[in-house]
Amino acid sequence: MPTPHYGQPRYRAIADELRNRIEGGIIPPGTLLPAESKLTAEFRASRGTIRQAIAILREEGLTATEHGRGTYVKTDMRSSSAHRQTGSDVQQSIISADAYLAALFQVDMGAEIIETEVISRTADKVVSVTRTYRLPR
Amino acid sequence: MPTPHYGQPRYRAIADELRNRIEGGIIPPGTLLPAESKLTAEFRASRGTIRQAIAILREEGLTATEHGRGTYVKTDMRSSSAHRQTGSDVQQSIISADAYLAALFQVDMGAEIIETEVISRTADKVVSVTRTYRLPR
DNA sequence: AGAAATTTGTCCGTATGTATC
DNA sequence: AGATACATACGGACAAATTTC
Repeated sequence: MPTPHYGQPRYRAIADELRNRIEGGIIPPGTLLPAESKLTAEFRASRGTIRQAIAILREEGLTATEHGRGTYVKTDMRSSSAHRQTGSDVQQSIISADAYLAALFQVDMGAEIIETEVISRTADKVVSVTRTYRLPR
Repeated sequence: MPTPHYGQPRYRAIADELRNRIEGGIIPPGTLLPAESKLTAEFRASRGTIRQAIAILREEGLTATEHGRGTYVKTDMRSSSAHRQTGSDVQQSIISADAYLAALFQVDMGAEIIETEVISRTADKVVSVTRTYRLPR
């Protein structure tokens, strides 16, 4: 049971399987996925592993999850996909240092800096936006 | 990615960063820290490392963790504080919302937004620069 | 209207294997 | 060899939102 992580990890395999069912129409848009507890039984994986798999689908924009309700398949508006606002909370990107940051970090202007943006919401309302800059390590 | 721990270990650096955010008011007393899973994403560290960092804050009495709920910042009654050795500059200003922030906060462009900047240093070197935006109330 | 069951969210502790300093 | 850190995985427990009875 422990962790033979040769090759592909289990949560990825499970995500693949679920994705296939969604795209194959077995789990139609708008309907709920089986509860996490059902999925642990079916795949004989721990809940954490199941949740990792679902997290992948959520990042891909295939599903959305609501506390106390479940995870449902998004009614796919595929034309607009892939761009912006998948609603993920943490975004990282590499920017180049402006004069201010360069001076602080004691690097040249234009040097690579990692920017992390965290958007925190409560009840779908944005409460704060935090951007953290640090040097790559 | 693996383990260049020149000087101070990762979990200590992360603890310092979180402490600075707390003392800088970015994470106000009474509010919850981001979940372990969010912190692993933001700092790109493993769960074990994040948990070590939070353990430090807990030992310092800065935070308390409730099982199943989260880790919140304690309402610090003893402001004797003595200003820890790792320094941080905090600066607050009012800016006007650009298109991006306006959209997130659902306000008009140009609306007032409070920006808090925390510069954390360890041994006179800037470790991170964090800017937090929130609405006035 | 209220209690119970369901379901997701989060934390706890532990374990294994890999890799680097 | 030991400390640090990563990724993966398990099982358990409590918290909170939603649904069902």
